[in-house]
Amino acid sequence: MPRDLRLSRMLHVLIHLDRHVERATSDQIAGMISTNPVVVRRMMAGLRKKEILISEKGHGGGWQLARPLNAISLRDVYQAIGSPPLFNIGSGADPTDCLVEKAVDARLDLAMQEAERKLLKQFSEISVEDLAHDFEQRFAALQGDADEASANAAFKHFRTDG
Amino acid sequence: MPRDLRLSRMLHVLIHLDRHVERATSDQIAGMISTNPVVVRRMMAGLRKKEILISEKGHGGGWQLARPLNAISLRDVYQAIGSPPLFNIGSGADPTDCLVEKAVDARLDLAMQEAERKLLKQFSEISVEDLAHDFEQRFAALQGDADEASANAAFKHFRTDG
DNA sequence: AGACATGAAACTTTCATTGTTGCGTGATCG
DNA sequence: CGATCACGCAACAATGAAAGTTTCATGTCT
Ligand code: FES
Ligand code: FES
Repeated sequence: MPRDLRLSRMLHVLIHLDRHVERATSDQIAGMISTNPVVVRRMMAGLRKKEILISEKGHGGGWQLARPLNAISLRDVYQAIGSPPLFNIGSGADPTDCLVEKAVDARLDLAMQEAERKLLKQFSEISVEDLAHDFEQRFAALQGDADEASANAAFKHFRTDG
Repeated sequence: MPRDLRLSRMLHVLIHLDRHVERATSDQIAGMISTNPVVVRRMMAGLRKKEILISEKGHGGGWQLARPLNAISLRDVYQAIGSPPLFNIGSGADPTDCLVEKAVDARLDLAMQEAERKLLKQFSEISVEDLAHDFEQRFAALQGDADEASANAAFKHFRTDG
């Protein structure tokens, strides 16, 4: 089951760009998420258009957040990567002349659209900052040590500082 | 976006087996849904195991309902075809050592599982009979003629009677 | 000028679903 | 019985979209 990984990957990258480094190149990001720089650019181009990210060329260039994580919802990210189909099941597009088939498909699509609407509403209510913050809280709690230094240390697993 | 068409197709077939013919061969069904008989058997094998359908070999053999449509929910059908992944987006299975990535993926999966749970609950509350009945009602209304003969006529578009 | 980094287009790879072929088994008909 | 019909099952080929890759152009900093 090969799912669309862009949303998951983008969220990781966005948090990285807020918590670890203020700017990173496509190559660095590609190494981070085990893919390649062109895929990174393709994926992040949509976020640039929506003014979630800024990219700069040349020396010291790379990618950088255009606004704080609490101003970026999961829905924003989802739409920025092109609103890929959320569902794997649905009706086929080969129209026959059977009215029953059309009716069944229409009804099924309705249910899926309803589910999609609800899921996107949830997404609109969760900011990327929420994700990052929740993790830090939970991690600190697990450590039995509530100070933030410990939580932040968890981020230092991957050397990306220049 | 090539979705999984099995659920949609199976629903169509089930209604057909209740409203049009009491029994149909894989070849006939394949012609009906524009695919081929082996695909039909593969798809319907799961329904046989769940005792939704019965198949018989030899002359006059073929597929037949094992219980009435009102005793078959969308959820039953979905599970019978193997519970294929409902969603197209999700987290990848390539585990790195970044805790943030793991946390983001876990959170995303949680949201998806919640949505899946809700959708399956809806599915469990809709029977295949509901789908067929709703269609007949709606079709009759559209015809400006509320008698069932008119609605039933809509089913006769495809000659499958033997 | 040279090195760095993104932008964009074209091409290849990957992989799950679907489609296909072939053979075996059981059931009905004559 | 033998022939035909129809499913059961396994193995293989085709399809198509996402991911990966290559290549060249453009812009930026030293
Ligand atoms: S957040 Fe995972 S590498 Fe920085
Ligand atoms: S219901 Fe569509 S062909 Fe019978």
